[in-house]
Amino acid sequence: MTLKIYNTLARKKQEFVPLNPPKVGMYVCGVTVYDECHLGHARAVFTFDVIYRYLKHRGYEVTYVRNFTDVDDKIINRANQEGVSWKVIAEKYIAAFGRDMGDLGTLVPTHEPKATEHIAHMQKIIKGLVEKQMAYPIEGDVFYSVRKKKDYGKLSGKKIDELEAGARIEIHEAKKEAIDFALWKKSKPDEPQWDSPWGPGRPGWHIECSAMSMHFLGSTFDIHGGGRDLMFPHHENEIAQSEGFSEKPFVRYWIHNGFININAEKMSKSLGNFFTIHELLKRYHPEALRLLILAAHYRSPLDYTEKIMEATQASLDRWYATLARVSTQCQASSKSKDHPPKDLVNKVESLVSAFEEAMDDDFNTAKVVGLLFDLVREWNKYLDGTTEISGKTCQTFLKAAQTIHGVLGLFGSDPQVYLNQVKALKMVKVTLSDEEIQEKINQRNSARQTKNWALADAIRNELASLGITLKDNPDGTTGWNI
RNA sequence: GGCGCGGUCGCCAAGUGGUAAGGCCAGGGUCUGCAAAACCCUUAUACGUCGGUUCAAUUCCGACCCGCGCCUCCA
Repeated sequence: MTLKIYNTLARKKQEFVPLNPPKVGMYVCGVTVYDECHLGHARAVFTFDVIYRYLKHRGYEVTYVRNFTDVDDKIINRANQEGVSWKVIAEKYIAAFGRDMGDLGTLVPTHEPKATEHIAHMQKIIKGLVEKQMAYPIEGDVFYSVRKKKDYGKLSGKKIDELEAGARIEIHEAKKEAIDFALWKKSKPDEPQWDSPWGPGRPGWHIECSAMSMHFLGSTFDIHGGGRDLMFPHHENEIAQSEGFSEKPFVRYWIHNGFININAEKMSKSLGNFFTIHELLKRYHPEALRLLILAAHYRSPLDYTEKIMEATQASLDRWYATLARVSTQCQASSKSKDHPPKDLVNKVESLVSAFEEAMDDDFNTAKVVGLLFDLVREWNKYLDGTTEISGKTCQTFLKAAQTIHGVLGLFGSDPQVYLNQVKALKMVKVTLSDEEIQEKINQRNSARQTKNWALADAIRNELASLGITLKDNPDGTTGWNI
């Protein structure tokens, strides 16, 4: 069994062969910390979180680096708007990012460097490029000379001449060529700045990732990831800088995740059509958000609508309802002689290998989701006809769910905890307290005992209008949910 | 204009050269005082259009239509 990864550089799936197995180096472009993170960021984060976990599951020793861009025009603009230092903005949103990641339950990368911690290294690379005449300083700025990199465009499939022909690139009077990009930018007096051989300034956008990735992972490393939109110019320029400097291949496998669309339009900060992670988590369970993203292939575009999100939440609720059933009945019956259907046993026993097979095919998490829900139906059918189940089969199943949970971060939470958390999220909208609801239920049950159905139904309707649904249990008790 | 991606049941979404996973919704049923919830079953012509290759195409090739992305900050 071999892991295949779609490599943007090759435009096809390729067998994954790390440079120095079992070690794997992976760098993922993080966020620019000038605002709250939105669902689009969550997709990237979840995608690479799962890739990281799966590589570890496969036995690789992964060094995972995800940076913070903490010096940038947008941060400076935001700081000016709010009348505070750029550092305040950066720190504020680094904290917000950490909070969101904690809520989302993603693993913490091996390293989370900040761009501003690597200025010296960036300068070293720029200096090297200038010495090789692959870059040139002009009036305090330093530009990369794109034409000096013979294979420029190999990642995005762009050709230099066509780029020049495109009228959308703003001509900077100091640049020799329109396509050249800034490695170092002269700073205005009130902007963040560091001393440099070219005068006080700050780094260009792309150089930081070259510096940080090579610092932690070496001149050549295995995986570099990010959103599709970063492919050009960001990643293309990273390649140019890094390879121009080191004269070695920069990255072996490039992985790019697809976008989240809102009404078939890209979700982005510039369009203003975004949902922040923080807001979304007030309404949906973090695991439902994760399922939304992992139920589609990471390279496909993914449409977000309220309807789809509700459907996702509903399906996850169903999974946990079944998982609760299985684990409860499993504990009650380890001595059971009852035999589950062969079909179910086979599917349970081959679950982990089916999971690995799907994941080996370019991290096909969507297929895994299908696998699991297929099992939900099988289990329920079986459980409907028996109270005592085979301890062996359910234990194998529960164990497999844990294994999968370890990689996807899905399907292996404590069902009761999950169900309670979802209930708590919905409770926010309910105005009655638990005690008040219970009092209503007691009143209704009194009415039911005297077969006063009209009154009983009236109370039930009253609660229903508040979003509370009742469930009369066979043993005479009444439960409620929202 | 250049480069690239995609069009699969009402909605979402895998997948394959030989008659298409899964989820949501809907309909039917079990249960119930009636419900709700839960569960089960079902959707025997869902694979953009038109050609081509093939014994066989949704799956390969070509053209076309439609949608989207990148080419400028962006996950």
